[in-house]
Amino acid sequence: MAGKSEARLSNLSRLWGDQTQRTRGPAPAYTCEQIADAAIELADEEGLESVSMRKVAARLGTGAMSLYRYVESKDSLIDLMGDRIVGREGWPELTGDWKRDLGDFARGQRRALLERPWLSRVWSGMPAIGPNMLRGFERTMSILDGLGLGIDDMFETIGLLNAWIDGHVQSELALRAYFGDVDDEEVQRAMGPYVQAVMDSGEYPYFTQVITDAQGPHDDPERRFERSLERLLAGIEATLPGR
Amino acid sequence: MAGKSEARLSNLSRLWGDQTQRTRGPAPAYTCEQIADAAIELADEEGLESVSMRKVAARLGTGAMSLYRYVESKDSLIDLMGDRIVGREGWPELTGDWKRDLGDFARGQRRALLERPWLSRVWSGMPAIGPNMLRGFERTMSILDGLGLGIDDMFETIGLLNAWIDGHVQSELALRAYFGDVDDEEVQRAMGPYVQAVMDSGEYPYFTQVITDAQGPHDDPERRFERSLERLLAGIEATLPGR
DNA sequence: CCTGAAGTGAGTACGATGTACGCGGTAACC
DNA sequence: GGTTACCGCGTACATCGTACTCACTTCAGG
Repeated sequence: MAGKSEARLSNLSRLWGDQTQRTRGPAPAYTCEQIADAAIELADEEGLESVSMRKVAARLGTGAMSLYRYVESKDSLIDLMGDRIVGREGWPELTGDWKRDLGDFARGQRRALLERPWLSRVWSGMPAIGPNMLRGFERTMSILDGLGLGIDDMFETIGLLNAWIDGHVQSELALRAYFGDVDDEEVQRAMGPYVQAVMDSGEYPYFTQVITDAQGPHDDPERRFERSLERLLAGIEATLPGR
Repeated sequence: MAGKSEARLSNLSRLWGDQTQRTRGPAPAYTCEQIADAAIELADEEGLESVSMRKVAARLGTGAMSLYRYVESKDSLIDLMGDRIVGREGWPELTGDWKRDLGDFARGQRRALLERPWLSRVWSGMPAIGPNMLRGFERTMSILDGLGLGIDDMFETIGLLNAWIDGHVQSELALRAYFGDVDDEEVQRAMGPYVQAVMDSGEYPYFTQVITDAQGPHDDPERRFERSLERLLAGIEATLPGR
């Protein structure tokens, strides 16, 4: 674990640009952003597990080892992907209404995570915080500023929000996989019997109820998300210092 | 991605025991639990990333391919590890006081996650729900039963709680790594300059504040956790149907 | 303009990985 | 006792991350 942490920290120098201006030698043929984008494309098309240095390099028309001029390691590239995505999409103007702004933030995060099922695994447990993520962090913190919360209360609150979003999207994707009307009916067909057996055993009444409920003509995921979000925001509001 | 899902579902047959009683041939030399335990030991000692089929097998005194009589794939083994840990530790008797029981559950989860930093990566995004996890799910749902919540409200609530616990522990571990007085001072020494540079740039006031605050003589993590937990439980209580 | 240093892209090679395949041995059934 | 199903495990292969190396390109200093 010490080794992994050590590997992780060396990524920082690349993430933060390492602004020693070049003097000699040929100009770099690529940029970190291009490489990250290629990796992102690959992950979008074939999944995160098939993002390899060779394939990313091939997509750029070069060899695997060339990437190491830009990226410390594969883990570093993964971190770069995570930070790149944060940087690519613009943030809407803040309105000043914290509940609305926080809600918009949550909606944006959910959308991003739903768009790329591999993203949450990249974002989660990312000790190497990139510049884009930090900017996003600052922005989110600013939403909570002026509500009378202490700095660590603010930190914990957005931690809570982020954790919830991630967990919610995760379960959203899982439910999709189980009984999704999405284009994954092969999964459903193969998984169904097991779920059915578990339900038939009668030992798991709550699980059974959840599944049968989810199967029914339920309100759409958007509405579920909005409902939970509202509850969460209400909880935050209720525990505000001003009572 | 379809490939990964397909791989995931085949794990279920192993997770659920596949109770076709054996008839012919030699008795199996190992059990799934033994294998999972060996893998868990390995992960505890050397980290999750160095859990390989060969090393796990070596720990059992056998060859890598022998494991495949018990486990569908490496991913399946990882799932097995996750479910095994849930099954290994006993749950305390429920008191009937939902806030207390839910709090105890949260404390237990936190302890388990802190004990094994690799665990949250295993638990997160685990669509293949094992029997032990399902039993735990049922138990947690039963805590919330009788409060007037609908089944999906209950589901969402424990989803929220789980997501928060995971996120909280994650940030707890991250803060430890940055400025922990734990035995990771090499990480601190190498990471410090970057954090310092970010802080000195003056562009990230909130981040700076969080770090300087965390560095100070703060109250211990236990207390932080308890405080947030209390807040979360209060939020749940506040949105109960009975008002 | 020349020379050397700095920095580039990329090829080769190595160890480690997950696992498909197949073999020989073992235990229960007919 | 023969058949059959199942066991443990060795071999082999594709693929992975990346250490090392080298030729080539550019620019600073003479």
